[in-house]
Amino acid sequence: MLQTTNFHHALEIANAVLLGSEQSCLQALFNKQPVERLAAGESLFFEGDAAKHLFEVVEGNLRIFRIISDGRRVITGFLQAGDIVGVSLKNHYLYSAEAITDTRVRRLSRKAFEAEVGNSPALRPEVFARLRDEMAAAQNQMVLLSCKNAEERVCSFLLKQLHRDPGHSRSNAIVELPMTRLDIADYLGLTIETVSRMMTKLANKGILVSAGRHCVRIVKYGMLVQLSGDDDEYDGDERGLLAYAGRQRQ
Amino acid sequence: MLQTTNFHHALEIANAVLLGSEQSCLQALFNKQPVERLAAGESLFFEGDAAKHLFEVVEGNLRIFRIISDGRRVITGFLQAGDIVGVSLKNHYLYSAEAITDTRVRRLSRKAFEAEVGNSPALRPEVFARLRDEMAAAQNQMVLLSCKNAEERVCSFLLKQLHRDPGHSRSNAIVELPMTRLDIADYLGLTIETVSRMMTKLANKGILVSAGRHCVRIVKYGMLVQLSGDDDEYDGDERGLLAYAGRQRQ
DNA sequence: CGGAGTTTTGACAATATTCAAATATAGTGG
DNA sequence: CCACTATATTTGAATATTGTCAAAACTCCG
Repeated sequence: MLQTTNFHHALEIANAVLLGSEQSCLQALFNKQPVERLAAGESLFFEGDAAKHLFEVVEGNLRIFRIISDGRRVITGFLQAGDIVGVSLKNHYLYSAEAITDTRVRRLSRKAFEAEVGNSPALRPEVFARLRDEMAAAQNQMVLLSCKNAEERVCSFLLKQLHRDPGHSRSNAIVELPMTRLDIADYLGLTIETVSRMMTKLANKGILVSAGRHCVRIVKYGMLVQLSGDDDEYDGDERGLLAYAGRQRQ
Repeated sequence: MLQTTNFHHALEIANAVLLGSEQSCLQALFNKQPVERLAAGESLFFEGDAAKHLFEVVEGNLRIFRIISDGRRVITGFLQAGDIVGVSLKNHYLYSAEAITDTRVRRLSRKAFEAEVGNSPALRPEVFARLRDEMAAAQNQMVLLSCKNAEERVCSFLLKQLHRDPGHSRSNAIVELPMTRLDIADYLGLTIETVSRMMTKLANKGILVSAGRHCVRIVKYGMLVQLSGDDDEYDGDERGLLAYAGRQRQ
């Protein structure tokens, strides 16, 4: 049996984003805020705008990205329900956020947020923990971009997406991919053609079965883990010497 | 004319590290701590160790890195005098730190640090600001690793090193490189051969003059900026709405 | 001066990109 | 419901960039 619980913890952390599947204190701050809607393709905010608000994603998916001088786009993360975005920002947003699917969010002013955190010391550890998780996620992405080849990147991505789904299990390994191949490519530092070829390759190896553009079924989970190059990845806190013991390869 | 001042600010922020050239409140916490010495090559702490301390670098240089499953090393940042490391960490260090040159550091227990920050609200904004800067630096590194080619990476690196030197100026553009070519390669996601070739190429173009293994003189600063691909980079706070009008990627 | 370790250079191979075309999918209006 | 269009994805062939392996040149220290 795989130590999926710990492994999972490391992977599920969204990049440049604060996650929380279970209702957290932080999320409670958003509860009374009205829900706003964004149609697919609409922007929540732009890189460089004054960062006046934080947002909680209630439903839907967003991409977080930067555009560099020559027009290339770098996606630094994806958001989904439960994620909070904006805690780590400077006075201006470091990136743009755009809805991938129809999305609902709640908005909290930065000022209100900072006041609440200032008042309630209980909130502070949570804020710090989320910042730390964000930082850990950024480090993982740097490792991916520094050393992994195309196949490893795509496998890592699929695992990350799988583990983000709270209802996932090894037997029911359906991965939803609301984003386009171009989004995936821009996230992994590859071209869409390379992403597509790797998906085909994984399908040919019998590791996954495609179920339409935005859905994939993982058939050989263990193989996927092996190919991701994160074999002996650990979660950064829970690990003692555990974790290696139970890890099997297929 | 390029907006080098702002550009500078974005670049000088060390990755995964807290910087501060002028004496800060945070740094004051370390003032009464005794100085410890590390010889070149010695480790300050290891990835996975219980993160019991924060450190201020008094003098010298360190590399911050992770080793991944197949033995490859990823350097996520370099430290120099004035940097503080440990604020953003979880309970266990996310990476190892190793002295590049002979180094002196001051140590502060995590517990003491957290107590001080808890007591003194004035310290908190500084801690947050440093975390935000760290995050911004991580984002910049992701952009570099996602989209930049070998030449752009090396140029970006040289500029970053140049701007880290408090005494730098455009006319006196001497860049110290205390780290080895392998360190640079592992930081930029390249091989030492590629780094070396790019340095040679830049020297042939008359952009820089090599002055021994660990020192380079920048002759054509503007060219270097152009080649870095960070042309219209901005500092993350000062910029207005420039740049995005016609951006749309297909 | 010698020698270990580092860096540079060269030749070749591997991997991912580019460009082009074919195919699949989703959305729209009849 | 179907055909049609626009868009997204896949596939193929050629190219480019970077990596690998091997050897030469250079530096730094003792």
